[in-house]
Amino acid sequence: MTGAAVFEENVGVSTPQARETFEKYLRKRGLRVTDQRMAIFEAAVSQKEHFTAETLLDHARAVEKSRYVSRATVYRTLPVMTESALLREVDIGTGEKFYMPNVGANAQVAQVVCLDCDRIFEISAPFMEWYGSTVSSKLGLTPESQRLQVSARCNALRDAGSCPRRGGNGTRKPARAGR
Amino acid sequence: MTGAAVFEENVGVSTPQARETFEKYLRKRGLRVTDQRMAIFEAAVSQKEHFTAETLLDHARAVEKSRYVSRATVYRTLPVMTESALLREVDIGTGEKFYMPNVGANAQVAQVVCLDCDRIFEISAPFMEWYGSTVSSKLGLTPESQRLQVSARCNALRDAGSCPRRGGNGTRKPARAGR
DNA sequence: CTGCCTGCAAACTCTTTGCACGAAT
DNA sequence: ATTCGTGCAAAGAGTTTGCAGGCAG
Repeated sequence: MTGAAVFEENVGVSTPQARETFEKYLRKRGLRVTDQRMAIFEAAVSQKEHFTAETLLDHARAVEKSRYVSRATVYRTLPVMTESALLREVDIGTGEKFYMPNVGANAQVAQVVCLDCDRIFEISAPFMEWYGSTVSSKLGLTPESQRLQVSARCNALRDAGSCPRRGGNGTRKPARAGR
Repeated sequence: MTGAAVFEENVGVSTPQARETFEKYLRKRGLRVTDQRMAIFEAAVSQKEHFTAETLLDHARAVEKSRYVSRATVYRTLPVMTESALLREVDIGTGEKFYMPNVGANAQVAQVVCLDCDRIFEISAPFMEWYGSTVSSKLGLTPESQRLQVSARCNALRDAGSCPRRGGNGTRKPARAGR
């Protein structure tokens, strides 16, 4: 049931004409096109894996020719990008929220979180939508969204003592940069 | 597929012989049987709906003939009760964790969260376990747990302007009691 | 020129923790 | 008598927000 295809490498969309799309969206919503917002946008859509607000801040500050970006602005811009469906919010219950560029139609995805390497894998799970409507209607509710997450342990780590996925992402950042 | 039975009223186990069970568990783990732990235990298992640490604190303090219970002790006792499988932790991504007495074999449950009345409904979802193992094995992982949550809106509120479920639980508490 | 945006820092929420006293075994 | 548990208060972590000045339109 339900082809569970694993998206190992989720290629982040670069910034050829994507920039224009975001500019257009901002204007349509009556929001101003600022240097900071564009830098945060560029940093966000170029991510290949899940990222946090803190990581995004670092990358936004690394965007060339951009003005200084503050943490507050990142936090204020993230909702704009998720509302525009550019990003997807992924809450794995660790205190900090993760985000992921929304590539195409992978809206219905489940996450498999490796508790050993902190990695987040995404799996298409189209049946989630069906399930959501089914159970919601029984309660007189209209589904808005659904999330399915599996927490798991690494077999290789248990057997061989080391995790094959070299600390790609997920490796928790040590501290906070600018306070 | 998968009998999706809704547990409308989850009757909280009272405290006839349940107390002894917890006392026994504490001793087995080399933990001391204190007045506070027992009060928190009683407060927890008598809950009929999902509750937070803060709510539990209030109820524990209301337990007759018990010594004063501090917030810290509640936070220190919650893990003990979840490890003993007396409680189940439910994270709906709102910042605060919810807990639920574990009644019988309802380990594999999904949650439907009403975004209007903040209520949490539980639905049995046995297929979750199967799903977890299936996708985990494809990644070389061993599943530990899985969560499935549906966020939804109240039809009655949309149509009639009011939610039929009178603010049972979920109605967010105004402030914090003891500081 | 007007008002939205930004940066700064403080505030906030939930949870965890160090320490000294007090109680269970 | 030990040692673990408790209460207090402070510390944390992540995120939000009030305010004054700055930039987009």
